[in-house]
Amino acid sequence: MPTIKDVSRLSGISVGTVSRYLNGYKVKKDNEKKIQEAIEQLDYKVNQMARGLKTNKTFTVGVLVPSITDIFSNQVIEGMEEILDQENYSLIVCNARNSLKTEKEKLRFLKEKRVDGIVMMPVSDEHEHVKEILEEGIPLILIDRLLDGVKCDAVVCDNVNGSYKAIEELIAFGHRRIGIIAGPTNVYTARERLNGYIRALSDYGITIDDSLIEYAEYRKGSGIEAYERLLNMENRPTAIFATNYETTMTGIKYFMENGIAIGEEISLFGYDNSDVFQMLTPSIATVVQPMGEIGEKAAHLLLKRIESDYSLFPVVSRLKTKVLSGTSVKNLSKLG
Amino acid sequence: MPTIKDVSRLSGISVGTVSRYLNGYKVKKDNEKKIQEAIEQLDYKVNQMARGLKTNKTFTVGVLVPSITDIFSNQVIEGMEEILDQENYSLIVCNARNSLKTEKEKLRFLKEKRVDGIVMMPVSDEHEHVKEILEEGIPLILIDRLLDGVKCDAVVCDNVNGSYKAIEELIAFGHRRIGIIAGPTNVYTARERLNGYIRALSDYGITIDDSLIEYAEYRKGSGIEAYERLLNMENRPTAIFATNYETTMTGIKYFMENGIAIGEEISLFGYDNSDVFQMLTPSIATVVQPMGEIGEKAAHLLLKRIESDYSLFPVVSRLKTKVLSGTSVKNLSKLG
DNA sequence: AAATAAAATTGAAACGTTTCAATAAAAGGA
DNA sequence: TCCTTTTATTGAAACGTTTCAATTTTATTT
Repeated sequence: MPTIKDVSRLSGISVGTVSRYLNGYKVKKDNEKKIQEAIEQLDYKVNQMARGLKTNKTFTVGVLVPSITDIFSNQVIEGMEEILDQENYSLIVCNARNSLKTEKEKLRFLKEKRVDGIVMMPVSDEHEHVKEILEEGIPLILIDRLLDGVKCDAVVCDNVNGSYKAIEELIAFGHRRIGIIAGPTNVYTARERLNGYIRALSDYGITIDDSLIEYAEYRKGSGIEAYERLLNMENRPTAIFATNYETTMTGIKYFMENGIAIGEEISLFGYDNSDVFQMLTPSIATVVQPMGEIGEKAAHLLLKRIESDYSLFPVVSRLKTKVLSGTSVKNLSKLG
Repeated sequence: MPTIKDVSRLSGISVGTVSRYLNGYKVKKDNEKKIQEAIEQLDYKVNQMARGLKTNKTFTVGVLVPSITDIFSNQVIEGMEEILDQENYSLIVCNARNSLKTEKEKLRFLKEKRVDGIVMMPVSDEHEHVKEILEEGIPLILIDRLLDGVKCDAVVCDNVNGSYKAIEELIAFGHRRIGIIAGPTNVYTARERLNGYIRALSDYGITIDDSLIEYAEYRKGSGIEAYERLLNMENRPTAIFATNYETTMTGIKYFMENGIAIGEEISLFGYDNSDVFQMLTPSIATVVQPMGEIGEKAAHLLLKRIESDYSLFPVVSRLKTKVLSGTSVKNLSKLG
């Protein structure tokens, strides 16, 4: 592999000047030409490691998500990759596997790898490890979930509003007894979505019935018992609002397997769209989040922080969600 | 940040010895203790960049896939991450965005980043850029798709067999006119799957009707015209075999939107399962690939190569696929 | 044309490791 | 105990950059 010294030798220009050229400083026209030619001829590429040793930059950022394979993380990663690539940064992905312990390990891992910055979606409210990173001055952007007591940039969705709109649509369709599969109380988005539910009901003058509020983990396959309880209660809800992708899936699966006609016997409103939801019969109404956009925004903000531009810190971007209607919601008001 | 010199100073042991200790060589018992204490006290962490500068290792591997967001890539990445993490490697993900041009750029990018190795799923048969990487001695493992004329390790699925089994099942269910949505002829897996189709039909004494073979791109939304043509031919097939995830999706969507009852008017056999396929009514029969396993195998093999263990080169692992039955296939033989 | 100011170039030190020849310490043999 | 062998330690050079004080070249002013 050719080094800067080889370029220097071949072009007859000193190493210092070649370095200046490489870093975009001005050099004399004909020197520039000579250097360029030498670089071309040798196919010289800067050794990022040597450079990093001096500059303390790795041109690498880490992204840490609770689960690599879910649509949300995926799209976020895709969005980030696009932006980072333009700036020549590489993206290291880390999977917390829905475990706080793993999350902590991975954060340490990223720190040891000396990434220039981190984008992270925390698995829970626990945040000591996040605080530590921030205190060390490593730029970090939270996504999807805010962390109470941590002063930190973040890009999230307006969950309260997303949830609110879903409930509003259910109400408009004549539903009054609406069950909710809320998420873990130690998850920020879960609390917000529950808030949106409560607020919407209150605003429309419907009293909150605590027995309609069920909790489930936000992971694959979770929530079966929650659905069971809601279905088997004496005065069962006409609609159920599932507050994330996994519990939405669980619901669809549960109803289908038990021969309960979604959109007829029970209405279902989900969260986070998958391509397939629109193909199901009935199609599933969901709250959709601009996931790619979260990734892009987070990447941009992170790059700003990496360049030591801490203007407006901490920035908390709240992106709007949309509601996608579906036949999984029965229009009860037609009947009355 | 504390350096090895700080450790040396605090422990009173020379830098050379501390380095030896860090790299697992033997040092005297009491020196070991002193060093350990100093490291502990300073919270010293090796600077990978400085180390890399000497050793020419980045402890980083790249993965390059045609599309980050599809289930296949996802699961592969998850599998890789798990293995690599154990060995302290970080994983850089690159998205070729289904473009050969981007693929070339990203490969160059990874090379410039001096990754220790690369796992790659090529977008096409074009392979000059891959060859170049191999010639430079950078370990590279192909996944999913082999490249003709490139001598290279690979982890793929047995596509011929996967396809064969699907067709076999269709035949067992009494289907004789079976259409296929084959993939681009410049994609290895596509050709293999078509081969499996042809072989199965031949083995069962069914003559190949070229008009039943349609081609489509392997990307989101592709294949509509292919389905249309198959459906609108005079003597239309009773079943259609879609040879990848995207075209399977297109099929489902197309049929549903046009009110054609899958599993009744037309049978459908897909490729690559998504959680949701089992939830649809009808459930979709598919060929499923062990995607996570591909990632794990590829990562293991890559690590071996990185450690200069080139035994049995080139290794081509062929993993077995499974067939998942579904009600999207009508049993015609019951009728006869 | 000389004197000054501005711009560009140079060469060496530094970044934090590993590695290796030289040296020192410990262990073994007589 | 002294000599030999083995094992550990040391300090400096090297990896490929950037950076900076010192120097040289070029441009500007008189």
